[in-house]
Amino acid sequence: MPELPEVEVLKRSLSKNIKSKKIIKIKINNPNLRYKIPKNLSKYLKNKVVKNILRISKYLIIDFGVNKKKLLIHLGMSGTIHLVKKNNKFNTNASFYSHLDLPTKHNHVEIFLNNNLKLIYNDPRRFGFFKFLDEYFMINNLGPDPFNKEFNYNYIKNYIKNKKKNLKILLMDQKFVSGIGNIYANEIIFNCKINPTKNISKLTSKNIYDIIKNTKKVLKKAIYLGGSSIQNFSKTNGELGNFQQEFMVYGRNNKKCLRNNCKGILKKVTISNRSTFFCPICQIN
DNA sequence: CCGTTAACCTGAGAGC
DNA sequence: TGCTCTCAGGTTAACG
Repeated sequence: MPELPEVEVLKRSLSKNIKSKKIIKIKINNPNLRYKIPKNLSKYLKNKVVKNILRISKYLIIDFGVNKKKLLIHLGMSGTIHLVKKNNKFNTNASFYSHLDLPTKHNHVEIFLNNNLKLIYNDPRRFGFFKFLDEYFMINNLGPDPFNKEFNYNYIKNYIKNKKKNLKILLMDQKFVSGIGNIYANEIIFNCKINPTKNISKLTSKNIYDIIKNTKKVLKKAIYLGGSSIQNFSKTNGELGNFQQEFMVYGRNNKKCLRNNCKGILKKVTISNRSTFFCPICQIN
């Protein structure tokens, strides 16, 4: 579900609302997420003060200060975090994830804070997880953040050397660049006017510069618009993300290409089991 | 090392 | 109404 922009929006909301707050109680309703929630988590979190919220790739990191283990949260495909006022159920602007009508059935973790706020982790598919950062070594296998200056021409040129895969797979490869998922890969590639099936061994210098430029552009805009909310709840509140209204290709197969003066009809193909949308007319670079 | 596939889960929507 | 089928914002172990 959440890709870099959604996690970033969430990070900013949490920073605003729970930084410097103390955790007073933890309720784990179902520990069976992708990995079992550590047994000592509740005990560990109790009375800890949230010092900082960080994002690495699609992961949220809760920092409790010097020499304290950090908590790592991944939202998988369907994880959401929302904040509610404990008593009157008033929605805070935690992010577009906040929603009063979300079924409570999948509220797997509830964290009570001393400012009368409750943080709820809801995840129907349970692909998300909670772990201590120092016990999750896969975090070390991630490529640079797309906004990091390390993500540059020479890095890409070198990374794709002797590799044979297509551009869509490359952009979603978290070892190459971390944080891009299926929606934003599709949108970025459309912006580059490159066919998603293009083999990376054939990328031109211009292609590479376009990839860098459009990756930042698309992700920045998505963050600015509060991420993408592709799930339609029965009632919406003002806190949904808005980038889904800006989709140029994602979910738009058989529809008209939105690029100026392009008469193409968007196509959908499957790449590595993920839906891939593109315009066969204008994505030809 | 590389690239591909299956598996982990629940729910929504389509088609019958 | 209900059944079956497919698909969904992700990751990773296992395989050839």
